[in-house]
Amino acid sequence: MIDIKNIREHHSSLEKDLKNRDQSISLKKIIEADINLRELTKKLNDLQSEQNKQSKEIGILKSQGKSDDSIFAKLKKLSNTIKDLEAEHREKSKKLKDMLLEIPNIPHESVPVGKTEKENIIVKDCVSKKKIDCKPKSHVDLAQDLDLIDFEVGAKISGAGFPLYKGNGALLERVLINFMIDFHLKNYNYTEFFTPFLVKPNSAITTGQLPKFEEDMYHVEKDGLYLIPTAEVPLTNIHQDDILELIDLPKYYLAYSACFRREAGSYGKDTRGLLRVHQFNKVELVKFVRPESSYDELESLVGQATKLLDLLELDYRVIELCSGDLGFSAAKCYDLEVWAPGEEKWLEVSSCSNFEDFQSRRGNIRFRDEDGKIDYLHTLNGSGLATPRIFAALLETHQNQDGSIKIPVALQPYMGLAEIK
RNA sequence: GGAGAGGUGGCCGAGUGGUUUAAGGCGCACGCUUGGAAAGCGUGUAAGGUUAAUAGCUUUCGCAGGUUCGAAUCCUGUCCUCUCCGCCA
Repeated sequence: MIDIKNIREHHSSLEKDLKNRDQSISLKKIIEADINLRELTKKLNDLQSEQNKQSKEIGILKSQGKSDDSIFAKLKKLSNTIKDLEAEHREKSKKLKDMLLEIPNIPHESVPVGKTEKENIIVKDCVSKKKIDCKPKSHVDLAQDLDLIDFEVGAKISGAGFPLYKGNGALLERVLINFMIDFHLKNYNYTEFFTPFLVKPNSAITTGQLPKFEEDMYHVEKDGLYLIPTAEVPLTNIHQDDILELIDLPKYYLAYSACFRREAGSYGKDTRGLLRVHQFNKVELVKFVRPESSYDELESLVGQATKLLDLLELDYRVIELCSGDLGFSAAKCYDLEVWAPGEEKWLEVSSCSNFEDFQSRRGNIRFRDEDGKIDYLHTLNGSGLATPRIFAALLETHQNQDGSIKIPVALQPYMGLAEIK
C-alpha cells in the first residue's frame, strides 16, 4: 500500500511512475476521496470535542446534585449529528482504503521502463558449460521412463496439475527440499519455520494477493481461509502489527511449504509435466530489514539463490524485470530462470523481490529507529527455490545417453545415490 | 461439537455508567543520592489521525454493531485464549 501522504504530496510524479507499470492507473479518485475524508475528519473532531466537554460538565453537575435536564435535548441533537458523521466517516475511510489496496507498488527508480517481458534485462547469463551428447529428452518422458512421477494417477486423485511423485522421484523431491533448507541454514543466518498452509484474508492482504487476485487462490469458503500460494504469506505475517526493535533487524526467515495456485487464466499454457502445476513445493526466504539496507539485501538474496543453482549444476540466468512485468507488490524484482534442454525453455524457479514498505504498510509491520521513531520497515522475499521446475531442469540437464540421471555431487549424500536409473 | 472462564498499556493488574485525563505494581529511561553501585527518592514511559509542533484537539480497553447526553463498564453479534467433556491422527 502506498502512503496516502505520499500520494497527497507527490501524486503527479507517482502517477507517472505507476503508469510505467500500467497505463490504466489513475490516482484522481483517491486524491478526491482523501481531501473529502480529511474535511470530514476535521468536522467530526470538532463536534466530538464539543460533546466531550459538555458531557464532562454534566458529570460534574450531577455529582454535585445540580443536574439540569434541559441540556439533554440539545446534546441529543449533537449526539445524533456525530453518529451520522461517524457512519459516513467509517464508510468513506473504508472506501479510500479499498482503493489504496488496489494500487500496485511504485517501481524503484532503477527498474527499467518497459511494457512486457520483452523489455526485461538479462543481468547474468550462466549458460552451457556442459553438452548433452544425445538429443535431450523432456522431463516428462524421463520421469515416466524412470517411474519417478505418475501424472495420470495424480490427475485421477486430484485433477490435472497435481503430480504424484513416486519412488526415487518422491525421494528426489524430498531431498531437494532438505538440501535447500540446510544450505540456507548452514551458510546464512536464517530462522526456520514450519507455517500454517491456510491463512486468514488479512494475511493475504498484507502480502498483496488480496483483494486483487482472489481468483488465483484456493479459497476454503466454509472457514473463510485461503490456501497459501507461497510461504511468503505466513512468514511475512508473523510480524503483522508488530513494532520490531532495531537491534532485532535484519530478521531472516525461511520456510518450506506446499504452495497452491489455481492458475486461473493460464489454462492451456505449459500444461504438460511439471512446468505449471496447482500444488508444488518451495523453500521461501523472507527478510525484514531497515529501509536503508533493503537494496543491498535484495542483491544478497539473489546471490544466495543463484548459489544453489551453481550447486545443482544447472545453467541459469538472472533477469531484471521491467516496470510492466513487475509483480503487484514489488518495487524491484529479479527472476532466476534455469535452462531446460529437453523443453528447450527457460524456467522461472525463483523470484526475488524488494517490496520496500508496501507490504509492511498493509500488514502494519514497523520498527523503532535509534531516535525512538516508529516507521515501516522493508520486506523482501525470494524463492530458494521452487522444486518442480528445478526437478524438471535437473532431469533434463543431467540425463545420460542411456536415459539415467546423474545426481549432482551436492545432492548425492542426501540421495544416497550417484544416479537414478 | 457441548459446557464454563477470560481477553484492559511492554508485562502484571484495579476498574459494573460521569473529575478515568485508565489506579497500583513490575519493567525500562533519565535525574537526585553515592568513591562506585544497590537501595531509596523524584520525573518520565502506548499507537493512529490532524498539525510546523515532541502544543492543542481527536480516535483506540480483542473486533464489529447497539443503548445512553455520556460506555473499559450495560446489550447483541463475532474472533481469540484457557479449563472440562465428546470425537480424533
